[in-house]
Amino acid sequence: MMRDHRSPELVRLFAALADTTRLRLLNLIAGREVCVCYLVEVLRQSQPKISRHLAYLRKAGIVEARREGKWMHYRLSEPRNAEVAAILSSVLGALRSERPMQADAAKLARACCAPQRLVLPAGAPRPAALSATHSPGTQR
Amino acid sequence: MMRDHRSPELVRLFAALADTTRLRLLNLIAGREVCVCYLVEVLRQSQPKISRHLAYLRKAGIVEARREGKWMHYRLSEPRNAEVAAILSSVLGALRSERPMQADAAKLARACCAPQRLVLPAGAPRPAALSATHSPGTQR
DNA sequence: GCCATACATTTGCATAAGCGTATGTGAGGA
DNA sequence: TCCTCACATACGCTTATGCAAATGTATGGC
Repeated sequence: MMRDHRSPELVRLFAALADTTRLRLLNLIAGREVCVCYLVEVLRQSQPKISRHLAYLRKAGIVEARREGKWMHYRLSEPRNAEVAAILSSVLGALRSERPMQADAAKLARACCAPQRLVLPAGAPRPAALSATHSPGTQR
Repeated sequence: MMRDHRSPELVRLFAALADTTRLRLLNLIAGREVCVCYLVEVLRQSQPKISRHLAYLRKAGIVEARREGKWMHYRLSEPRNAEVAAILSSVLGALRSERPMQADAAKLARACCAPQRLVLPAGAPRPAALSATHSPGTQR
């Protein structure tokens, strides 16, 4: 993969999207800024696994991270051009239309309202809605 | 990849898109019905390589094939739902915006108008525009 | 029936991706 | 300064992917 020099950006993008864990992460991050500990808890996957997939998405330029003390917050990054923005918009729309993805989002919402019901670190910063960069409604 | 049971369709779709050769093939096939021999000649890749990538796209449900005598014609298949259609539409739009993809399309157009300038089998059926399923103009 | 043509598929190998486990790093508290 | 916490990365392994080369299959001409 990626031995050719044509379309390296799109190939990287689609390779980053070709994984269930990363799609679930994207669905959870879309429109919000989420702390890693929430992602680990909602997806019920090991922390290194989540961290590696987040690093993959970061290297593909799809998400960005921000450190705040001990916690790392992830959010969608600004697409480099209109074409990529259109693709990501339609992808996020497709994710939102899937039942399992809706279940993930609902679980994150519940964790947001009642964090004591999840196994989360004490004082973990809650996900916060983000200004409407990729918010729902752009596509579909 | 694809060990989980969530979003298997989208994961398959993006895996199929995460390859330069397949993106180039999609760009050439979009809106037309193209004979394999043209694809081999325009991309200047070995015939088995092209065939394998076409099979990959076919198994992912992105393209369909039709036999006509000795020749196989490939075209985009009807997307299974609106979400996938939106994704493919934005992807084809992104491909059209890339210089190398435009060069490929131009080469196919030239082959179409003057097939004798390419190394093509005698009597190879020319690419034919297709009814406007994925024709230009849906996205962008 | 026999051969040539146009594609498809199989085989063998090198490379890359994903996973769990273990370890490293940066920030805050005592 | 040392420890803990939240997260990142390195390591070893298994599996998947892409390639070239060889072989198989369906169609048409003679």
